[in-house]
Amino acid sequence: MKPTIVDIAREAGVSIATVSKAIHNTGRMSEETRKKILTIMQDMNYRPNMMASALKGKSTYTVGLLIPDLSNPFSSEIARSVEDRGKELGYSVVMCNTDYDPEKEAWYISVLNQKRVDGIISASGFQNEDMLRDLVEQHIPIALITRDSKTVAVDTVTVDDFMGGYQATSYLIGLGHRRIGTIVLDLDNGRERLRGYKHALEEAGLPCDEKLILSGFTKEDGKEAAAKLMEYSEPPTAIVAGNDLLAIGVMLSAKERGIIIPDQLSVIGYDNTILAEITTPSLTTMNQPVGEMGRQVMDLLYQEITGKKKIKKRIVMAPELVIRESVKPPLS
Amino acid sequence: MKPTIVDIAREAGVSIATVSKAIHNTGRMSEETRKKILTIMQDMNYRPNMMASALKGKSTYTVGLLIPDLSNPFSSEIARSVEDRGKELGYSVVMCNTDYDPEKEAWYISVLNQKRVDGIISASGFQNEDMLRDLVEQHIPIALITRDSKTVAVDTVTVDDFMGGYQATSYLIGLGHRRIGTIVLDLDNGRERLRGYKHALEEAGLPCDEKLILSGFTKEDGKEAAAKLMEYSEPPTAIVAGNDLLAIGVMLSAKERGIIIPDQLSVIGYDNTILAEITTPSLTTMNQPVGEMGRQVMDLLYQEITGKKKIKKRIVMAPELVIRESVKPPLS
DNA sequence: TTGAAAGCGCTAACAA
DNA sequence: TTGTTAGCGCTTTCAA
Repeated sequence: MKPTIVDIAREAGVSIATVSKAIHNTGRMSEETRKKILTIMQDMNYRPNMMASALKGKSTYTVGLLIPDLSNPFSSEIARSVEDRGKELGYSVVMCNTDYDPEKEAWYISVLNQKRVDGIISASGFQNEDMLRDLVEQHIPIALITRDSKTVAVDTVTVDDFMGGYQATSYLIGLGHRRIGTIVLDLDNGRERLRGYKHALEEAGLPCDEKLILSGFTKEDGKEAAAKLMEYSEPPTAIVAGNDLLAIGVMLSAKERGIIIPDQLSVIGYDNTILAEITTPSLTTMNQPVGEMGRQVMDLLYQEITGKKKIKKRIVMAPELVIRESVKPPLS
Repeated sequence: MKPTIVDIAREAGVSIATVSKAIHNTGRMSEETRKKILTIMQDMNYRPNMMASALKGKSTYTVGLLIPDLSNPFSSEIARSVEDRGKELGYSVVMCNTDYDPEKEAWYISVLNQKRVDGIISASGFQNEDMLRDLVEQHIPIALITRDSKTVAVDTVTVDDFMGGYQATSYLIGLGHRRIGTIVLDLDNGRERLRGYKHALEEAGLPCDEKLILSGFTKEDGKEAAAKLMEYSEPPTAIVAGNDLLAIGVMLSAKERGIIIPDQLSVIGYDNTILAEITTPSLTTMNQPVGEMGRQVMDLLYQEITGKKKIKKRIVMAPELVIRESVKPPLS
């Protein structure tokens, strides 16, 4: 059996209270006693049982991370950065793939609750805002990344999606594109980016053709959408995709039709995942500073957990256009 | 404060023992009492504190997953599949990015230990086999995926790396390639695949030129290695890479030199990650059945945890060649 | 400087 | 059918 504090105390010939103090380096005791206890702990390979200390009101030093789908590169980069910062702060992170399914969300929340995690980070938002509200009302520390809530005050780290959509679109406009299609994500983020897209068109005095606005999520969606767009009598000369996978779908579809990217069609992705650098041509895309975001969201949660901060904070980061090879001015 | 079992008991006018029985649906009591208790639990939004029950010797229903780097697509697919099966069996999974760093490994093991997880799955092996041995000796349920141990008996789920290296290489030989380079992973897996590679050459009566054997891990490594290989007076006509990222590095390097893949150079990757389908040309690669492997390893661990199985098991799966566009017969 | 003891929320053996 | 009670391993207050 694993040694307990009692075993250590017995072995050291002291009381468990003294051992506890030695573990946490608190209280005062003779150097001698402390050393002796520490040595014995070492020898017996003693690890304090966190369950027990958590029971006494201490933290569990564990947080939950709700994420749409870990096998998606953007998600997994977020997970990685959150975990990295968590580790630095001494927290373990439990991963939870929600697939945007409200039932899974509810299940995970309930489990995390039973495990008395110190806090929760969600990268998948809450399909059901009531759940978020409950959590906040129960004073469970929570922070969102890449997502926001319209109705609940909560810590968030997001990227300015409006600006992202705007920048991507006006970059194309600046290059001379006049007919620009877009494939939007069916999420709040997507809607904001769409607003940015529309704003850029408007600002340039360009009409907004609703037929050029499609939606989707996966590579296949991208293929389908591109196919549709390219069959129009007046096809777009450029497409702004809601994520890199969609953009790749567009590229694949173009290839099938013998349309050359970027000469005959320009494409911009979103997220700057690892995928963007390995396509041919490589993908111009909007970067979200994932590493920094993960770090920040964990920090926010940490402050919330340790009670260092009472006011909810929203951190908004700027997206950044990463220029590669998939965009060119249109054929005049 | 969160309600405890005492609150429920008081509210229901029964003892905590009765509540406990109601929670676990054990023992016998009148339907009436049970219903009443359940309703009250519902109303007060009561969630049993897992810390407390774990302290009483119950499981924590949590396992740790040691993984090299979650931002690597192959890793994250493993993580996803393990988590999926874990969820089905009622387990949460704590993620731990080791980066193959023995210190991180040790740190995570210690933390997981303190948190009294029910078991550990490692996809990153153990740089330090002693640590594995300790774990096994302490009867901590553990299972490895994609890794194996020469000296410790432990549950494992692996893919036959020898066969993978052999298949990839003999596929190329069958197509007429005579000079085949390889970039091996600097891991046990890599060494096994290298053996397979050599065996295929030998079987075909081809010489094995040590100069054609390089090693690496990242896209950049792949680029460098390819550059080196292609500068030989007698460059290889095909390259077997240790993973998809290396293969992509090779493709990039070839592109820079104006070498056309697959016409002038064939490339085979390994892992069949999402990357393989989006390169141009798409990548022929060895598939590892990640989804099935994750499921199996979680099942093995589960059996170990629940004591349903005493004997250690190794499950070896067959890799599978996925033919895409990056391979062609050599120019005569 | 050290220790005794209460109690965190729960389970399970035993008693009523 | 229901309740009493002794811990699980630990922290912390108070006393010695």
